[in-house]
Amino acid sequence: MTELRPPTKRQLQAAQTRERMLAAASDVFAGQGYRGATVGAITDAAGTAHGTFYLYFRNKDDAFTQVLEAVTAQILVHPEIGPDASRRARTEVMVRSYIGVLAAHPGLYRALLEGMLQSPTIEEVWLAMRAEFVSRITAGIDRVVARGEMRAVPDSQQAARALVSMCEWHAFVALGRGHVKPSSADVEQAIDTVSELWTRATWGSSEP
Amino acid sequence: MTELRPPTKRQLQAAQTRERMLAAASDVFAGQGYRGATVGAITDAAGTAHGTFYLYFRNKDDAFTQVLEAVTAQILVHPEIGPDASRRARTEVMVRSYIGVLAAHPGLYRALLEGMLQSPTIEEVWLAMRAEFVSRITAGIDRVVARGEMRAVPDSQQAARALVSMCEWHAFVALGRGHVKPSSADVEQAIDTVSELWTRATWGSSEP
Amino acid sequence: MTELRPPTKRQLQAAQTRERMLAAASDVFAGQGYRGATVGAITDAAGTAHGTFYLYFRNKDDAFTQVLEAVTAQILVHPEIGPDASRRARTEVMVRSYIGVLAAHPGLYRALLEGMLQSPTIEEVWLAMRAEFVSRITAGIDRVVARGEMRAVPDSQQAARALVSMCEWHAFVALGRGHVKPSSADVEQAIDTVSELWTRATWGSSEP
Amino acid sequence: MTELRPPTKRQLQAAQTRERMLAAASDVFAGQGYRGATVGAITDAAGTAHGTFYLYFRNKDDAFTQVLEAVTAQILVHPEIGPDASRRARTEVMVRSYIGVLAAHPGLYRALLEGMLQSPTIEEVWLAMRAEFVSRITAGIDRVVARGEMRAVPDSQQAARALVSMCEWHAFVALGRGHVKPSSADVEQAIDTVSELWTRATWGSSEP
DNA sequence: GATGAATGAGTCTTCATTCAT
DNA sequence: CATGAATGAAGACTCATTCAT
Repeated sequence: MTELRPPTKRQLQAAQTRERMLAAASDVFAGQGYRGATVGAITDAAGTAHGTFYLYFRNKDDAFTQVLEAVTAQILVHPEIGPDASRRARTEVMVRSYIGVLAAHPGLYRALLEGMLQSPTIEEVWLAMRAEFVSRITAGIDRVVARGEMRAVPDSQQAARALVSMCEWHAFVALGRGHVKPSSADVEQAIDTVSELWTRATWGSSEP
Repeated sequence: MTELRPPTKRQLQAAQTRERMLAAASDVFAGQGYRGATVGAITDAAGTAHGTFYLYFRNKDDAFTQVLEAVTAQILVHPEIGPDASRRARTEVMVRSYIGVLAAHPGLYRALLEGMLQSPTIEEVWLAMRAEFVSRITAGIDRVVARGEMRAVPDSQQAARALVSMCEWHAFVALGRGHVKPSSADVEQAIDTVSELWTRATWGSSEP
Repeated sequence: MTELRPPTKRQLQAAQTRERMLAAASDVFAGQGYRGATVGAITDAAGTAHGTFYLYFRNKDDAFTQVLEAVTAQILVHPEIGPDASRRARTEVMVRSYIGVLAAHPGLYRALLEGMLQSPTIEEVWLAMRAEFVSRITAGIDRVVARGEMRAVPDSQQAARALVSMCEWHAFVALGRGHVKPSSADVEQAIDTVSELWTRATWGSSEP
Repeated sequence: MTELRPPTKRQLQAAQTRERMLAAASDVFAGQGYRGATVGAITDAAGTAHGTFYLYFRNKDDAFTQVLEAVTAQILVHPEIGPDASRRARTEVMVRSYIGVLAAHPGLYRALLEGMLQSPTIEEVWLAMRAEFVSRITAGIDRVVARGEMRAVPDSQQAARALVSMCEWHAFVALGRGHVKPSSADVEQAIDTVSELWTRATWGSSEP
């Protein structure tokens, strides 16, 4: 099934078109929001004909999904944390990786929230992305509890969900709700606030 | 200048129409979402002519704002808390009053989130509602810190915002995101989870 | 049939209301144009209920007609002209009386043009008003021709119509087309231009 | 960059659609007036879907502007005049070219007047069209005055404007105000009347 | 004489999607 | 692979007029 022959000229061009279209879609979704992004605006930005859009995307939702997939890959890249770092430092690394990505793409994040409220498809995509993160946090909590470092919570998954909620919604609200590119000072403050509360909520204090 | 005479028959009828219209708007916004709610659907539900809508609302945003105002009055009703209740209990009362209202109007809550992402007007309404709540929490934190019961946070307002964010976003996500009326068990669990984390985050532990 | 009894209190109040309503209508038509003037705006300006409008006017056209009648009475007031005045002076008096009224009510004049293009009723009103003026000019031309002061024109009525057209349309176009209150310098210039051409067109020269 | 290839079948079809749409717009504007012309009526007349209208026009004003541009091109085609023609003859040629076009499109002319009172955009279009004509007349007057054939007027541009006003407004009023296609006798009479007065107003007499 | 609540027809404009070329 | 013309459903808002009170 795998194409072993070298890509033809047409295939190369097609790949290029796809890339242009995806980049254009990303820009337009980020700039205009989920609803505000029109197929016409995307093809204009990509420099293609209107109909070409449907060569690469099944529909608007599909395009947005593809855009999101490209971006969210970054969230899941867990940074290395030294095992002897303080509780607070470990938490902060994780929070930073999450909020950092959101802050880097404020328009897209807003569009994502808009899209998830607008379209069941996007809602599923969002839930799936989130589930990944939540399960990782849940596992983390379980581990910490097992080690006896943290007092047990009634339901570690619920706790993880609540903590993630704090992280994502506070980031959204406090960082301009997608209207502006947040200043790095604001980002730092958000990371600090969330990290501190998160640390206290799990260990009861910031120190080991 | 105040009209002391009893309302005339026509005034009564008009008041009735307004009520029907407001109820219809509430139902339609809750059922169809912010975007999905059309003026036509609302007047159909109210059993009036299309134009009658504009007799009572300036436009769609105004209608939604009025619907929200009727509901949000409830959030701000602070329940009485015994001063000798445990930290956890005091927190829970507050969280319950917030999540309880959201859970009672899942469709409207979802519509509110949708609306705030869709219309600057609604965004302002939402921010204003929230600001009220946030400032109350901020004052609470300041008080507790002053009393020496809680270790200081870098910025009590940011902390309050983050905690409120956890509350509202977790409630939304965990309680079905407006698709269904959450079961009371789910509501209890959400209240429990958030209260516990909130308590730990502020006092470091659930016990006084 | 004639009411001999003194007007009752109600009749007096009604007359007052009529006056307020008519003044309000005049203001609103002048300010908003024929289409832009809404019944609601007029009753608001008059300080009456919406329905009261229909107590005094059959409909919008009727209101506008009544407004116009009040104003146009002025145009037909022919000023006295000394019989020994120069041809140019005599012409100018007439032109001034016409353009002067138009310039005094720029908004209404614009509304009149708008209305005559919008509603057959108003068109008739306008034609009737104009006919009065045209017939007077026609008679004037005939008289002058009969006296041998002016070379005959093929059709004196057509000539009168054409001259009146110049007068009204130039006044409208040159004096801001109803957007602004024309400066008196502009009005003088318009009167001068039209008077001069009119004089030349009828006598061939400005001097007797 | 110019496409030298022959138009493809689709381009031909599109051109045809555009033509149908433009013709339909012209008909509907002429028949229903500026306000009365609805997008629906135009697309019905053109036999296309509603949305197709916006493929060829930005909006109603744009459509009307395009319709006007097609027609007004004709006004500006100056006919050849023998230099030895009489003053009256030379004037008549010019007047005929103006009134002739108006008389050929009575409905559109009426719609234009309506439109200019209704929409600032159309007012500008009309002013621009007129300015062209006025400046030509102004130049003509200046030339004649310079040659000593005509007694100077205070302001040649104002004079030109007044004469053009006579021409256009008399034509409109005398030729049925767009309600009917004027008979050629009426057109001739209007041309005759205006030409005669214009000639007398500029030269003082019809003969050189 | 006055009120003002109610009506409902009327219109422009946007945009995701299709499909013949 | 790419084009772009065409579709048509959907929706907010205005306003003259009526009529029960």
